[in-house]
Order: sequence, then structure tokens, then C-alpha cells
Amino acid sequence: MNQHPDTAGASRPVPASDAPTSIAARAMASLRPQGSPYLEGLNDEQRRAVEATDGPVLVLAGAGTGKTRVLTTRMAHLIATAKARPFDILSVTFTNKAAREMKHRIGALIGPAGEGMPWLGTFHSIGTKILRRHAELVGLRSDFTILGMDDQLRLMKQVIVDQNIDEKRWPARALASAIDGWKNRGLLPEQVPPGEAGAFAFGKGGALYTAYQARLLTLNAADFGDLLLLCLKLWRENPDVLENYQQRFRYILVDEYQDTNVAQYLWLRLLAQGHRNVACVGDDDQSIYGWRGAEVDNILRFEHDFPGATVVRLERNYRSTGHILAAASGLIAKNEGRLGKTLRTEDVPGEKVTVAGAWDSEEEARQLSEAIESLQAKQHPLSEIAVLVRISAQMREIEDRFVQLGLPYRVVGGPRFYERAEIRDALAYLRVTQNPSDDLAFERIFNTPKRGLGDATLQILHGYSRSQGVPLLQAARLLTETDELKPRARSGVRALVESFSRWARMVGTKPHSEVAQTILEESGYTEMWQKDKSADAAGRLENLKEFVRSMEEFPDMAAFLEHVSLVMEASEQEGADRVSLMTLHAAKGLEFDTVFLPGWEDGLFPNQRALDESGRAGLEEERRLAHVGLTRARKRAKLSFAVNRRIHGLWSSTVPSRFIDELPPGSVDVIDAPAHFSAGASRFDRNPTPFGSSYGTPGWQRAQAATANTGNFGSTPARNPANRGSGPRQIEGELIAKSTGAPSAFSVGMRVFHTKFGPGDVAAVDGNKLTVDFDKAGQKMVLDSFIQAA
DNA sequence: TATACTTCTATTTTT
DNA sequence: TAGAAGTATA
Repeated sequence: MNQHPDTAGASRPVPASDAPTSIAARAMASLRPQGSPYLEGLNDEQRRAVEATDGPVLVLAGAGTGKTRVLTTRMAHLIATAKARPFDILSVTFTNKAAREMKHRIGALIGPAGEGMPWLGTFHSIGTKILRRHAELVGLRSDFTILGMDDQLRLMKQVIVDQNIDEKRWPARALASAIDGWKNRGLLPEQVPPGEAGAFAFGKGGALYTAYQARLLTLNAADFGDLLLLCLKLWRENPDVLENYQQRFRYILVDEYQDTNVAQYLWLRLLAQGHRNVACVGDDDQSIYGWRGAEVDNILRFEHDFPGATVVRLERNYRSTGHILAAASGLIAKNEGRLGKTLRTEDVPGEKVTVAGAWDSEEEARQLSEAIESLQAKQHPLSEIAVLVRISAQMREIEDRFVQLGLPYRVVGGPRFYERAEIRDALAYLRVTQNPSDDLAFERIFNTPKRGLGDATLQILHGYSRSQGVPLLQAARLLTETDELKPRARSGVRALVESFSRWARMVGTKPHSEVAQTILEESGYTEMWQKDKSADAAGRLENLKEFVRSMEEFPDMAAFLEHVSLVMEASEQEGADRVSLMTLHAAKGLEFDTVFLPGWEDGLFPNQRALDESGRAGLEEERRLAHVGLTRARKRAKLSFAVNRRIHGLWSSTVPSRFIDELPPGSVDVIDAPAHFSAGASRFDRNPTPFGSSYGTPGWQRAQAATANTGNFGSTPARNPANRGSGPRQIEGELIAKSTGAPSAFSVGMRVFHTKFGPGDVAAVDGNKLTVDFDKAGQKMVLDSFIQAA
């Protein structure tokens, strides 16, 4: 497996003279990559990053510089040069999506030899794999369950109540985030600094953490944090086990290193101490998950942690045109804590980044949609357009507008399939069937659908379960033999217990998806939703069907449950030409021809809360987020801000984001204002245009000054509603005209014409919003400004 | 058990 | 403001 003729992938004819070559040997050869064609097309830095195989390597890969390509090529290279076999390489990512993508690309690179790299996966999936092998060393059984967020919260609630703490004052959520934080930092209960452990519930934080961990062990369960934390514990307490893994992983590769938290860092460092061949790829300028424990420091400190490390910078960007890159680079240069990279492109300068102001968020949404429609008219595919917002609350107005216009869109990263209530319920039934001691799952569906079993019954079960030291289901079974339960409750409990016994017997005798189907029917769960007449019941039934269907892809129920607990993903159907709408966080790793970035206002972006909670570091992370947003765009980036926005139901006047002024003026075009400020429903068309042709000019300054002294509606003046209308300012007039729904020029029954939907009849009037029955397009809500009397 | 009313809260979110 | 979650009431 050592020598590879450097024939650069040319197909080798079978040499007729080479008689001894056995068929098997030829078949083996076909598995081997031929030459190193995979290195072709890499630029110098990329090639260096691939070929620096030994010792610690840090690859600083800016946005769009071919990071994944380097990572996958590096693996291919290791295998092709026989430095490592697929199972010698540990390769970690953060998301399942990234892991999948990488597997796929390696397969394409080196063919079947690369398939089934057993140690390519997320931190959590690999942690799970290791933990299952040595579970008993950390007090678990190898079939431990992995808890989702909701199970975690339910468990913490119990722990809090057990310790006689007022669950109202000290909500489970707060405890969860404290414990999560500790776990992210690799701290076991006894390692939490005393000062911090005392922070929760009058000094009980540490005790609660201890109690929570103990409960997890008795339930034979682990939460997400444990999947890494318990590996650390395992290795610290069992050096022989650690050494085994250190030897096993000859090469370690880490994707998105800037997102690692302390626990992950420690995890990697322990493993890397074997061969010291650790390559981390990341971009400090794209670290946007500090709030959930990621430590930019990990990447900033790499050279210190791994002395003699090779550092390779990938700065040649293959994604964006010149002005976009210049804008992104200029902005991120304002950050102080960074390793420093300068992105270059050989692409054309292209279009400048545009900045547009709007009167309020509604108008901003309108402008944005119009811009999308005009791109659409020029044959720009909608699937190449994205709208990236800072907070999900911004999505509503934009969606409303899209719906009004009939513009197809999809929200990326919404509620996840496996987190929906009906799916979790179904899952709970399966979990109890599979594992009768899964108390959390049992509790979840104990009275769902309603079987007349309430809190009182549950308390009795709990008490009995505890005193007898048996799981809830077992306790329930035993209790039906006694007369501790009232007759009605007893029959309910008995029916449930018997059902579970019956279902458990079915497992293995029938295909598991069929078992699931039966369980959902016999338990009355499906029926519950069929009877439900609320609007989303049909969707939920549909989800349940999809759920059962998706089980068929797995060999057995256990495999399915493992998949689900680790891979919380919605099955997404692709294909349709739609605009993508998502948060900036969700956009990391994606790219689009045209990107809209609304809501660039101080307070929203940079977000006030980030500023308050993390100060300078918070501001820098927000700036990185802005940088991520801009670098998603290949050809067009369109920023906008609104001068008025409703925050928590109150109108506030806002100031353009400080980030706008940090952009290099030469790469930015300010969109002239008149179009925006007079467009649509404004009744104040006479307003002087507050924005000049170029920001930084007096006109721009004036605009900022004007918005600044408008006063803040959200604070003092607005607190008293009576004051609201008394101000002399036009902004208030405008706002009130909108918020109170001033009389429209249209009335019900009127015949009207819409530029897009054609003729129709007004069905309802609500301020400037009309519901119109269009002759062709059906009933739609539209703004009166798009309507003429016909 | 269903419904109406009150209270609370309000970034970003993967595994 | 608006949605969820919890509480009161019939």
C-alpha cells in the first residue's frame, strides 16, 4: 500500500506482460487512488494545508476560501499516501449536516476506500460511540438513553422540587443553563468553583447539579453535555482507556475549531497527546456562538497550546465579488481580538453593497420584497436569494409581506421535526416500549391522551416507585394489585400497563414501523388528534405518518431511537424555487447570489442585549455576525435599516447600526431615499427626504441627528399612553395613523384593481390593509397603496 | 375536562 | 403586541 505511480489519474491499461498480477491484486489496486489527482486545482496555501500532514496544524480559513475542500482533500491525502487507514483518522464536526457533507465528498474523492470512515462524525456522536463502549466505567449501562432538552427540563424541575426550592423563583430553565454552562466548561459537580455553585437558589446550585447527575445515573441516561463530559471523566479515571484512543487516532481533524467550547477543547487535547497530529480548521472571524460556550480563545491560543504548530492562512476567496469582500473585510478589521487575515479575490469588483433606509420595519419589508420581485422579473432564481435577520421576530413582518405578494419563501431552521410535541409523544411511547425503565418518557405520555389519570395518581406512582426502588411502569403494575388507587385510576393504570406489556411482546415479531403504527393506534394517540379540531391537527397527523415512515430506514427500533436522539433534524424537501428566510446564525456555511440584510439598527444589530451582557466581546461577536452575513453573498448584498421599529409592542425610534458607518465608503452605495419615504401608504409624502445621496455626507449626518432627537417612544414618553398623541412630531402622526388604522379610502364591496392580482372586490377593511376577493388570485390581504378604484 | 382569563416574557440554537 | 403558560371557574 505504499507506492503509487504518479500517473495523475490516467487510466492504466492492464499490462499484458505482468502475468503474476492476480485478479485480487488488481481489484485491490482499483481501490487505491491513482496518483494524486485530488491535489489538482488547489491553490498554494490549500495545498500546503493538505500536505502538512504531521504535527499540529492550524488552518485559518476565511469565508469562501475552500475550507471543506481542504479538509476532505487532507483526509484523502492521508489515505492515498498510506499514512493512515480510514479508521486511523478521527474527524470531528459540529453538525450532522457537515459530517454528512464531508463523508459524501470524501467518497467522491477517493471512492469506496473512503466510505465508512468510522470516526468521522460530530463531537457528540463520537462521544456517544466511545461512551457506549465503556459505559460501566462511568456508572451507566451501554444502552443509556440520550435526553433531549424537554426531558432535561422535566428532570431538573423534579430535582428542584425535591430540594424544596420554589420552582417559580428558580425556574428549571435557569438551572439548565447554569448546568449546561458548567458542562460546556468541562466541570463535573465537584469541580464547580464554590463561588459559582452558590449563585443559584441561595447556594444550592452545586447541590442541584450533583442531584441532577445522580438522577441521570439512576435513569441510565445522559444529556448532551454528558456525552463529552463523561468522556473526560472516563479518560481521567482510566488512563489505559485514554491511551488506547490516543494510539488509535493517528490523525485528528477538527472542523469549525472556532466553535469549540472548553469541554471539546479538553477532549481534543487529551486525544491529541498521542500522535500530536492534530489539524484544526476554523475562522476566528466567524465565531458567533460565544453565547453557548464557544471559546474564540481556543483558536487564538492554538499556537501556544501546540508549540511548533504550522499555521496556514487561506485568504483567497472564491465566493464573493470585490466590493462585497471589501465591505466585509473593512468591517471585520474593526475587531481587535483576531488573528488577522485579509481576504482577496480575483473576481470583478461587481456591484457595490447597498444601504437603504426605511421609515419603519413595515416599509423596510415592503422595499425588500419589491427588490426581490424586480430581481425575479430579471430571471434571478429565488433560490439564490436569502434574507438574513438578526432575530426571528424580524421574520414576521417580512413573511406577512411575502404572503401578501404571493412570493414563495421558506424559513430555514424553524422548529425541528423531532422537537414537535406530537413527535416527542410518539417517541415517548416507543421509548417506554423499548425500555420499560424510561421514567421520563413514561411520565410524558402517562396521561396523553387523557385517561383520567391526574397529578394525584402520578404522585402515588412516584412515591411507590421510590419506596420500592423500581421504575414508574413497574410501580404502576404493582399498584394495580393493591387498593391504593381509586377504582377509576386503577383501571386506567391497568389498561396502560397491559398495553405496554402487549406492545413489548410485539417488538421483534413484526417490523418496527408496524409496531409503532399499532402503538399509536391502540394507545388512542392518533385518535386524539383526529378528534382535535384545531387548525394544526391535520399537520400533526401528517407528521406522525412521516414519523412512522421514517422508521423504515432503520434496521430496528433501537437504531432508530439512537438516530433520533442525536440527529434532531427535519426532513427537508428541496426543489421549489423559493426565497430563503433565516437568522444570521442559521446562515453560516451557506451562500447565495443575493443577500438581503435588514434591520441594521443599533440595539437590534448590534443587539443591545449582547452589548449589555458581554460588553466589548459582545460587540465584537455581533460584528463577526455582520461579517458572516455579508460574506454569504456572491454578487449582491443589500443592507437596510428602519428608523422606527416596534419592540415588544411599543414603537421605538432607532438609529442606523454603527456597523453601517464602519463599512468602507468606496464599496457602498446609498440608495436614494425619496423612493422609500414616499412609497406605499405614507400620508406624509411632503416630508423632506432625510437621506442624502451618500452617507457620511451632511445629509447622512442630518439623518442620524434627526432620528436621534426624535426621542425614544419605547421609554418615557410612551409609557403614558395619553402622551402618545400629544407630540408635535410627524413620526408620531405617521405611527398613529398606522397603528390605529386610519380610515381607508376604500370600503367593503368596492370594485378595485391591484397591479399584481388584477380586479377584485373589497371584502374587509382594516386601516390601510384590505382583504380583497380577487377574480383570479382568490382572497388576499393587500395594502391599499397597491390598489386603485376600478 | 374544557374554556376563559391572567400573567409573564420577549437574541442568537446545535447536539 | 402577541404568544405561551399557568390559573380559575363552571
